[in-house]
Amino acid sequence: MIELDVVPTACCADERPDLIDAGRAADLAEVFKALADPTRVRLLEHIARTEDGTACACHLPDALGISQPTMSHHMQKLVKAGLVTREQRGRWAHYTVSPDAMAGVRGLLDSVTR
Amino acid sequence: MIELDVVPTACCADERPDLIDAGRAADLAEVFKALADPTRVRLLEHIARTEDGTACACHLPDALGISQPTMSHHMQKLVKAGLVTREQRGRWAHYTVSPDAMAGVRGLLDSVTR
DNA sequence: CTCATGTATCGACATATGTCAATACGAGGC
DNA sequence: GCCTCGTATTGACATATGTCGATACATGAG
Repeated sequence: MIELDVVPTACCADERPDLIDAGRAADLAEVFKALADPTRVRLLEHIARTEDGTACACHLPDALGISQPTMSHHMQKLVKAGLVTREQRGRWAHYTVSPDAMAGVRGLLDSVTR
Repeated sequence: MIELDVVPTACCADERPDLIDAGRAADLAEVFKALADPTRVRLLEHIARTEDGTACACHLPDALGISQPTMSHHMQKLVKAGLVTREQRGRWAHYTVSPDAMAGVRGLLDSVTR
């Protein structure tokens, strides 16, 4: 294959795919933002690894070495991003992974690693 | 399948997968943090969509409606996270997607959507 | 050499985020 | 009813982040 020399007086901008929709990018960014913290990454993967994708939170502050209000703050972030759903069972809160939430992430991943 | 009733005086904590390694979570969080902004999501996908996964940046500030220093700031973040690499060609900077950088993201994605 | 172009850096500003102590609230046992 | 347990919320604090104007720097043309 012949590789053309770069024309020194112009950038290689012949190929310019359109930028993706700002709204869709904002949605994706919300999901990424929800996982832009090591504690929340560990929380999501912990829940995902259970047999049925559901876990309660009561033991997690100690396991993670964080305070209970911080724990609550992080879980709220994951719920708000749609990554998990919350169910109150008696006095305990149970969280379940929402598999669909990362569909957009998979789309981006496929683009990047095609 | 018989579904056992939840014991009202205890949480469903019989199954407790180990939390993933804090170091690995921190690495993943860095990648997610790099994409926790709509502008950077658009930038990465734009570059990924080119024929050879390479694009220059000169036209992007206008296309994105942001200033040139902001553009430079965002590209630096993507480079620092290892998502793209930068090559100077004359006066132009060209960016190339690093497909391997999102391997950890794919691992998490597979966990969440199994 | 000067000048133009493209990009990086600095500094300032406003906003966002992670943390925890204190406290409020709801469920459940007695 | 009171008390305990588990969780949510508030407020304060420190740090992180996105923005742009001004400026510095490198490349390239003349």
